[in-house]
Amino acid sequence: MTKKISKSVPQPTIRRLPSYLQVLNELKNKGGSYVSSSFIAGQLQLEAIQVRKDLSATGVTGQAGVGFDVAELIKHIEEFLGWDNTHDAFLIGCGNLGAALIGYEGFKDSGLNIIAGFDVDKSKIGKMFAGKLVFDLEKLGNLVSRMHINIAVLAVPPRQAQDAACYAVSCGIKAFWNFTPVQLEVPEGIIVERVGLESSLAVLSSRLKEQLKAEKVKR
Amino acid sequence: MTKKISKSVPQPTIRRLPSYLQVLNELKNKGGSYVSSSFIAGQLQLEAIQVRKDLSATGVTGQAGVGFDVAELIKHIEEFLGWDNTHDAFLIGCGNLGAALIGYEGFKDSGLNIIAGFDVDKSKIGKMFAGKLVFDLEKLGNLVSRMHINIAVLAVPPRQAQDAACYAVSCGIKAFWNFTPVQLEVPEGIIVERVGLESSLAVLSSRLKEQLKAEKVKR
DNA sequence: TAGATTGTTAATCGATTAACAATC
DNA sequence: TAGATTGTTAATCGATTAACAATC
Repeated sequence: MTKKISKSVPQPTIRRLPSYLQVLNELKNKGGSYVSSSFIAGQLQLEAIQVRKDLSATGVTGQAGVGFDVAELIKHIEEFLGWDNTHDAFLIGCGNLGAALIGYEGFKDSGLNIIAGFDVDKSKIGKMFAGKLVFDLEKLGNLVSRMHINIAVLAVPPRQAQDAACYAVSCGIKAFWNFTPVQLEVPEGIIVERVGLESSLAVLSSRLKEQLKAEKVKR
Repeated sequence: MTKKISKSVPQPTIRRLPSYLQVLNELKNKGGSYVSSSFIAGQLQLEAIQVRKDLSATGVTGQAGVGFDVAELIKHIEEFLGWDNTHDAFLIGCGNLGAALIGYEGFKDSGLNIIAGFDVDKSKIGKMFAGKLVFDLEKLGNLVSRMHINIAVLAVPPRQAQDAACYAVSCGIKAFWNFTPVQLEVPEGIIVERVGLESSLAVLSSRLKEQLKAEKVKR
């Protein structure tokens, strides 16, 4: 019988962890050494109890009456997320969005390091984007196995997304960070995390619509 | 006594609506005229009952035994989200990410049209990005009032995010689509929707970590 | 009519919030 | 000790899922 080590941590909790890290790092830079859950909560407009629940879900403990050790907490959360050791990744698709992603330094803090780009467009192959070389997509398999890369950042045009994903899987890619709007179909065991820009935009739009309606009523 | 017109639609529902639109549009292009909730669900790996609940939350009704009229459903959802009439927006910050956003055609389907960029970098001002002109940030107030723009897409470096937001509010901006990692502080009534790339990456990381651990155990 | 599918009402599940004893 | 803060257990809230009558 396998012991289930822990009820898996709720996704909402996982999604909040990076924002905690952000607050903690800022605090650390300012020289703070202890934080309370209520401080973190205040910074992020959350409730202290939620912060405590989230933190405890990852398995850290604080000190009653004192709070959490900032440095230790950062280390713990990063470990929990797997952000403590950097994952190298390949970028597939070096168009507008791809260029932005490959040049974005911020991912380093999240343990993601895009080390090269791939494209089918001959005019891009061999060029450098933000100091990173663009290879012919045909070389993907070769480089995946040689460099032991698991993660692909997918930023191709929607039409090509599914084909590119299939091909990448055949090359040995294990996880996709999918920036296309396409729902990828992948074999069991392959991880896909889609960045839903439209979801976010939908929330914005509907809130704005409500707001504008409310203002109209007032007048 | 004010009649509360409707319990506000749950955010998870709003976030799923764009994916329904995607399926519907694809279907429409193929000439389909009716869909069932179970078809949509199948395409997106959801449950039919959830699709029905979501749709009914927006106020559409289908036909028992038949399904939903595709064209009508598209129109309805777009209306619900406010995607039926395009919102013009300004981009603030024309770096890597900004350049990608200003050039991304896909937002048009979501009712967002970025019509110009703004930056403080003199070397960018006056240049065109994807056919759109970059203005000096100082001109923002002038152009916001002249063109009646409500929305700013914020893609400046983190350090400058809060200042830029304050300035934009003073210029008349009502809603921010915030691509920076910063928690913006804004006056009451100003809308901020943050795109949490790190949240998404956190989910990917933790899933990958689990997966790799599971594989290790098996071997 | 028979089969398919909606939409409502109720049941379940999971996440958030509250209360409070334990502890530094 | 007094004040602050954690972490657990229980209560509440909201979203998802199930069941099924209504209807095309």
